[in-house]
Amino acid sequence: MPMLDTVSFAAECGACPIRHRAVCARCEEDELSRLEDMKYYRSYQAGQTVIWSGDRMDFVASVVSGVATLSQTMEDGRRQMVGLLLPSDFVGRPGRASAAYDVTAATDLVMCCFRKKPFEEMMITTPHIGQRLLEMTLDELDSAREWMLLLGRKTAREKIASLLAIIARRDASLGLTRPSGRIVFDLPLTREEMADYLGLTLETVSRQISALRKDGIISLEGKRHVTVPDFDALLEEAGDDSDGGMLS
Amino acid sequence: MPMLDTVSFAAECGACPIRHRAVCARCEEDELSRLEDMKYYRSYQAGQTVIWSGDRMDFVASVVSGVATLSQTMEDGRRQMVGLLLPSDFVGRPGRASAAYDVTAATDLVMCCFRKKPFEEMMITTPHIGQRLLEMTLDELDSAREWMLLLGRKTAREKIASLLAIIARRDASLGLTRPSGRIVFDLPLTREEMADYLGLTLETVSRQISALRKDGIISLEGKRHVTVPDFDALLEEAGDDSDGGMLS
DNA sequence: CCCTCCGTTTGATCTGAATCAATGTCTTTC
DNA sequence: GAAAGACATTGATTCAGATCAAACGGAGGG
Repeated sequence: MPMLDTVSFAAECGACPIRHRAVCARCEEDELSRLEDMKYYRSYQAGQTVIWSGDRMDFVASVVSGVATLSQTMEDGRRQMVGLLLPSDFVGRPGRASAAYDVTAATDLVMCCFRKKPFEEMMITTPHIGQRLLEMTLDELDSAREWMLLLGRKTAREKIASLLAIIARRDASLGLTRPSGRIVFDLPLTREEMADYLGLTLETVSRQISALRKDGIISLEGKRHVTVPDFDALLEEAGDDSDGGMLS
Repeated sequence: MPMLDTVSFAAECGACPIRHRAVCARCEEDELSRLEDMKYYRSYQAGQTVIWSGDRMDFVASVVSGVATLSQTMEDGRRQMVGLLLPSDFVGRPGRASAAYDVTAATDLVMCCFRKKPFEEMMITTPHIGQRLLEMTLDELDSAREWMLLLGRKTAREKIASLLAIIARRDASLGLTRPSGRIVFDLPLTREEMADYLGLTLETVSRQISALRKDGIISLEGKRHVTVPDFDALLEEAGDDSDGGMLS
């Protein structure tokens, strides 16, 4: 399979902002315009639920702007986030009728949606859509596995540092440039959401953030605005042995 | 995308045993025989390393028999398994030059391999291979996310019960029949490997297995042979709210 | 048969994060 | 600009699982 680095899945979604501008040289024009006809947008406010696990889901979608979360909940209320969806990320599984996870807007959110049935038909006639989707799914699987290491083996402090590093990297839209030095960004998650992502309690999240602040690894302005004076020092705290998934 | 339920990926691998016997009605004969020419087998003994993370990996493969594990290790030695590969599971990522994880044979293992280059070329000319691979990858992503819930939020006892349930289901080759009542199987993992999978220490694994035995949820013959008198009772201990991924 | 090795079990103690409980600080609303 | 409510911090205490330590049991070898 060829690398399609310059063609984001969202390329199919011609008019969307952000990463949706790339043009796929390979796809036939009429297919592209069919996709263009199929798409529609939905907006959600911060905190709103996009879909509940188990609900019928007759669309697939791509995040245009904002941050959404995927989470699972046990009967007794214990919750675990299993995905953080940032612009250009894909939601929904072709071939599945109902949602497997709760999808929630962490910030104000815009998604570009496609009805599932015609999208699935199009996947058959236009193979490179499926190829791109496979690549994105493999990337997500790698992220999930990196997250398994975090959940199973990292300390609370390492977990927080790792999450900050991930958000910093993606929020800053740094692309393939390896970040270093001073980085500034906003947290799109509350302490509780961070806790649900990291397998911690919100109190522990708060304490560890305070500890990182006290140690000069980060500084905070308000609750959400974070400055990292030395990104490599943060990575050190995260216990990552590699660059954390910048390479493919 | 159509459901290809009856066509396992390994269908492309005509002569392999076990689940490799299914025939894909859709693929052109000549493509199938090209795949047949490409394939070769490799065997490993229990405990042998198939490939180290970072090593050059010029093949993709499918497990024919036995159990393999995928794991990640931090510099200080903390290890986390991120995948359990059972017969028909796929290893390797098209488009990636080096292995991202350590792959180890947990039991004696046979894999059916394809050189990556021709395999990737074939993926382009024979789209349904890619479609099948996408479906398998999405299944793995779901398993990984279920595992994230386990690692982040379950207690040690629930973790053990969940792992036993997963092994029981797959080891017993129960297909889509929902198991219940008495189930007997062998553990393919040592206590330490179980610990690395569950984000626990081997001592905790041992203690919790003893506790489940004392409570009559399981009984053991030797260290490896497990009897579950009531599978539903085991699921109860696992804290699963659903059937744990039997549905698609 | 005894010895050694490796995986396992069990016991004693410690500790990192959870839990329980105030208190603090924004933001919104009237 | 006071009141309410949501979110966050900090402190005191508890507890599940880690760590440290010892003993057990079966398989293979001499």
